[in-house]
Amino acid sequence: MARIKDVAKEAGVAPSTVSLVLNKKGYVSEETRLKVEAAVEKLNYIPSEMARNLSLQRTNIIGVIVPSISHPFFSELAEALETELYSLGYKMMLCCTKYKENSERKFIEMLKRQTMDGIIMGAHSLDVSIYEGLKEPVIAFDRYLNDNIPIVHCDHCIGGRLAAEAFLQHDCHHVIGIEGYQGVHTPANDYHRVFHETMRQHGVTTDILEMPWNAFTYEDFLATAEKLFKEYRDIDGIFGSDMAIASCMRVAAQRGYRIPRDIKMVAYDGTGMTQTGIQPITAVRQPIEKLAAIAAQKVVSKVKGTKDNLPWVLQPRLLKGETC
Amino acid sequence: MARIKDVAKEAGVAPSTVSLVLNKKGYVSEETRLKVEAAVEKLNYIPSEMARNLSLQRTNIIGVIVPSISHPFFSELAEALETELYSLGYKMMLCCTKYKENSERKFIEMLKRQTMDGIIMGAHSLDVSIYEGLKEPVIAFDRYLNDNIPIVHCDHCIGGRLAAEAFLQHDCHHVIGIEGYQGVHTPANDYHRVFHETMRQHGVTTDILEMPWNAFTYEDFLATAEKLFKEYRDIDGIFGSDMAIASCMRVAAQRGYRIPRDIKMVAYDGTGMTQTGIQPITAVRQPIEKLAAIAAQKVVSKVKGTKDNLPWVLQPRLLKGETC
DNA sequence: TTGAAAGCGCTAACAG
DNA sequence: CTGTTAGCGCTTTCAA
Repeated sequence: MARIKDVAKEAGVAPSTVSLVLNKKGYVSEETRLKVEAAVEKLNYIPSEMARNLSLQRTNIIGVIVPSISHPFFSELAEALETELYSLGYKMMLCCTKYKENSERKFIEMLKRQTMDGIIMGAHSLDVSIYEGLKEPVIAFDRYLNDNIPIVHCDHCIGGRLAAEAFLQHDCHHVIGIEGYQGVHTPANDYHRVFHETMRQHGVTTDILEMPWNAFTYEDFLATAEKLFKEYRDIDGIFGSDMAIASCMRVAAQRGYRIPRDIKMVAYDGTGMTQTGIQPITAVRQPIEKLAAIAAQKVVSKVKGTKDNLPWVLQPRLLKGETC
Repeated sequence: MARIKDVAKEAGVAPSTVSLVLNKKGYVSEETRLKVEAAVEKLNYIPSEMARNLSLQRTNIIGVIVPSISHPFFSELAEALETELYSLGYKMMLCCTKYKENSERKFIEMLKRQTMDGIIMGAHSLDVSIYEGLKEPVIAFDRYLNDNIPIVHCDHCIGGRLAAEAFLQHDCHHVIGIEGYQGVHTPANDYHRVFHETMRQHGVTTDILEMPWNAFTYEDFLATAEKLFKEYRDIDGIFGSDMAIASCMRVAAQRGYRIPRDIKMVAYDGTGMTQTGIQPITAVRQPIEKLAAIAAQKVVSKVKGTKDNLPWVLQPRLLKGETC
């Protein structure tokens, strides 16, 4: 493996000159530039990123923490983050916290070890004390960590209202909201709050079914759906995340309910999965790509110490499907 | 930010001794160990990963190349890879090639630059010449790259047969197979080949609908489904990937077909999405988690230069759903 | 315009 | 058992 000094020797110049040529910095005479380029070519020289990193004190890697990545919301998020980070010249290192005992703590540790330049944090952690006093660049994605860590998120109050309005057009009487574990401190809790408030203002009975913490597999959602139909009999509406609704559709069908005739359903998130299958799902869509692009740009701004004028909050919208 | 020499000074020892203590190598007297640990504590010292990387000539990062990550197959794969790599002490750096003009080439370049220790490659690249003569550790996931790069994959011949057998139990007459772009050189092409062979041996007419290259969004699949129903009228079976089938279910329903009464459907991959929705989908399931675990262990073996006795090929199985 | 030299922060061989 | 020394491979002053 050729090193910079091999190239220097081959070209008959000093390593520093090779460095200048490679990084197009300073003034180098045409003549030596050509000599260096020829040497690079001849030796098939490729600079070591590790050495540059140490010298420049950065890695151009951004860490992304999510609970799961097989879950459609996070898989769309991760894809959008990777795409945006790539276009900003960064690579994405992924950490899924689900099932991994304090992998998040280790990841933060890696941030301090300068394994990455910054982090976008979107996991459902209960203990966020590790973020206290953290000097490194962190952006939260739809998650409250502490007063110093800004949050990119969707306006969930509007989201909750859009969902409620969808149900209210079809006079339901009893609607169940499937919620994530409420111990997680997130702006997303707003959409349920506003949803129930709005529904009750219009005289609709609502109930809440809370899911266990960090439950993201389809088995988790199917189990919750089973539980819902066991506990509640006279219902005519269900509101929950994409996966929750897709699971309820299965259980509802098994029990002979017709959708939307017998039960209306509205999903929150509006990932691609709501658009396939026998019935496309009526859903409140979070602008995942845009949220991701903003989160990526914000974290890079923080790493570089620059400013941007991007908004922190974006609007969701309703996708009309066939379930409500 | 404290450095190793600060710790050394604080503890009144040499940097190398601090290093020994931190890495639990060699023999260090209890006394100095305690002194060092106290100094580490006091200065809140955290070693720099970049410096260790340069010194040890490794990064403990494995790159993973996939076409997309919002696609359920790859999102499940990525999650399983991350989990396994994590337990092996490695981090996963992700590269989605879809929509990114030669991002793959850049990624391979990064491998050569020692940004990562090895790569698991699962993208649908048409030009695999960049892998020619590559010295760095690479494992292919369900993809032919070249004779020197071993492949982890599922036994797709069995997969194709399982799918055919599912249809043959219900005497279909005309079944369409939706295939990925056939220019991609992958073991997965086998499942269509065997599927069609088996069906035709039993007197069933089959046709092939080929998708465009690198088409992975639900819009792509819906478009293909529309095309299918426009081009073929008298069909009673469809075989394709999870996303393809889910999309066909939607279009079939729109056109008034009942599943499985009018059309039987079998999906290939069997990701979680086949288990939710109004009708769970009959599917050939690839053992994604196990394939991922093997790929991860294989690439790490290659990085470390060790051997393992893990198999390269795993068996798929049929998940009975309600669509065939 | 170029080269020498110091430095990024850690590890490891080798004395002692 | 511990300190000295020499790297790992690149960047960046600072002279010349």
